[in-house]
Amino acid sequence: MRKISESTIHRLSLYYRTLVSLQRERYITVSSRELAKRDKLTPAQVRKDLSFFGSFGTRGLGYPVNELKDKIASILGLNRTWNVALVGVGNVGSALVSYKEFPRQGFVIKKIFDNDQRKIGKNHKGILVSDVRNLAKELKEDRIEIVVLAVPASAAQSVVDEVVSAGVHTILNFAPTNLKVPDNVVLRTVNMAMELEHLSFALSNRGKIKEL
Amino acid sequence: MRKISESTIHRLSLYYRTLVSLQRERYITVSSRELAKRDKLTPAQVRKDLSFFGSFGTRGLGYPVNELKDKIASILGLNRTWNVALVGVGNVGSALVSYKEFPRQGFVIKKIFDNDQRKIGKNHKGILVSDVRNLAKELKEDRIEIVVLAVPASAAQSVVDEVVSAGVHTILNFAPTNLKVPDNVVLRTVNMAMELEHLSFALSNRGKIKEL
DNA sequence: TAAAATATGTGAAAGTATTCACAACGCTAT
DNA sequence: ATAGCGTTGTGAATACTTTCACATATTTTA
Ligand SMILES: NC(=O)c1ccc[n+]([C@@H]2O[C@H](COP(=O)([O-])OP(=O)(O)OC[C@H]3O[C@@H](n4cnc5c(N)ncnc54)[C@H](O)[C@@H]3O)[C@@H](O)[C@H]2O)c1
Ligand SMILES: NC(=O)c1ccc[n+]([C@@H]2O[C@H](COP(=O)([O-])OP(=O)(O)OC[C@H]3O[C@@H](n4cnc5c(N)ncnc54)[C@H](O)[C@@H]3O)[C@@H](O)[C@H]2O)c1
Repeated sequence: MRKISESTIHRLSLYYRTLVSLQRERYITVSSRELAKRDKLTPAQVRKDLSFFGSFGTRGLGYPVNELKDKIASILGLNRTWNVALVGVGNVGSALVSYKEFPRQGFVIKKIFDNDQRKIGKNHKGILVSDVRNLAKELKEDRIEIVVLAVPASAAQSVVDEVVSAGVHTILNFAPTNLKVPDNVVLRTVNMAMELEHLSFALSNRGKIKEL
Repeated sequence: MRKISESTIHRLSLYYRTLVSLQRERYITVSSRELAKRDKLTPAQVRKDLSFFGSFGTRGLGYPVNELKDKIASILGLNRTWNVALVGVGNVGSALVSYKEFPRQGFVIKKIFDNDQRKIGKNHKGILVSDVRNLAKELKEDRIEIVVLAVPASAAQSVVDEVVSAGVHTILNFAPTNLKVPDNVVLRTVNMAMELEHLSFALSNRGKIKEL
């Protein structure tokens, strides 16, 4: 397979959601034109993205909604479940644990960890909070594949090191800090302050720039 | 000013954070080489990004840390405060309201709204929860500039319409849904499921692709 | 004061991503 | 059957982004 760009992966996620909607609306087939319209893209972009993975459409007709949805699910790895662990059961962590869409998409939170004695051992939305000191051991035992990090920035690097040493190399991080990981580890950081900064940039530069 | 790309804005946010660290570490000046190293970029990229906004460095020496930080703050609109309102005080909304980094960066949550009678009128982390039926009126009264949306996907479009009609055209959305807004509205959507999908794509395609 | 070292700022080159444009194909109607 | 329409799949063209490479400026060393 040739290299797929970040943007293409991002758009596949968009297509996936749109196809779920189309399915609910009882569409049987959909054209690149309609897909593009719903996701504010161009039809050529949609076709090009899909063409990287094969040819799923029928000329004159479009793409079969169910099939294409399944195909994209399989490309994105959504045709199975993933064992997820969460570290840090604070404001963000609690929200994530109770979010029902994740398991529905195949991301099942199997274990949650904290270092606060008051939280450890307590039930949190049906999951027992484990002591973070047992992190590496339990990540291995439960065959965890993805770790979500919702600890304070100051604790993030040491937790990441532990996670990596336990052999988990796929991490979603909510702490607003630059983490060092080996090359074979896939780390994504969600930084909400940076999202707001995009907005304040846009507000500050209204009119000064051509377009955002 | 010429058009600035999304990626450049994103990197300015990175530089800003790195400069804050450098300031704490008592750096007086910093080279594009050091900035690049800390943010995993190339020195040329750093210099090019900054060059869009002026020339802030000294040849042979580098960039003055304090000055460059202030300059980037001003470019990103972080040299002032912004009036923010939050709609939807559930799991995500509560986390955001209690997050102390936002006000520290100038994003001050002035009003919070919900449609749940049990929440309206109650104090939530020092802010009274308003009835969403008064949304437009109160957004105007409080000169709200940015709205953060943390309502269920099903309610998001109608809230957005109301927000836009109240004249607020800068929105950060956490609902996983495609929202329609007029061209002059800047809308960013944070979709955590899509972040996880990037990870599952990476996991599913290990070895098949050259690089992620 | 001059030479050496360092590091910026920026056109030009290289590399990516997006859009164009059209041949190829399959459906529909007659 | 066949004409006509609609839509894909894809090379080629265009647009955008990143990296290169070097002239230029400043500091440091001697
Ligand atoms: N609250 C928000 O809205 C928000 C927004 C953006 C980013 N963030 C970031 O997300 C992260 C979590 O934020 P939060 O508001 O949930 O913080 P929080 O303080 O509510 O929760 C952090 C949790 O991590 C636990 N913890 C601390 N050190 C730990 C360790 N070494 N191992 C395991 N657990 C540990 C704490 O006991 C606590 O339960 C932070 O990095 C924060 O900067 C939060
Ligand atoms: N919880 C998570 O971890 C998580 C993760 C990703 C995305 N999201 C998304 O973020 C959004 C909020 O999630 P949540 O978990 O906080 O949900 P939630 O149900 O806990 O909170 C939603 C809040 O919005 C209020 N609300 C509903 N309709 C409203 C309306 N018309 N006007 C004003 N308020 C209204 C509800 O009363 C409730 O307080 C959802 O769209 C969800 O899909 C949540």
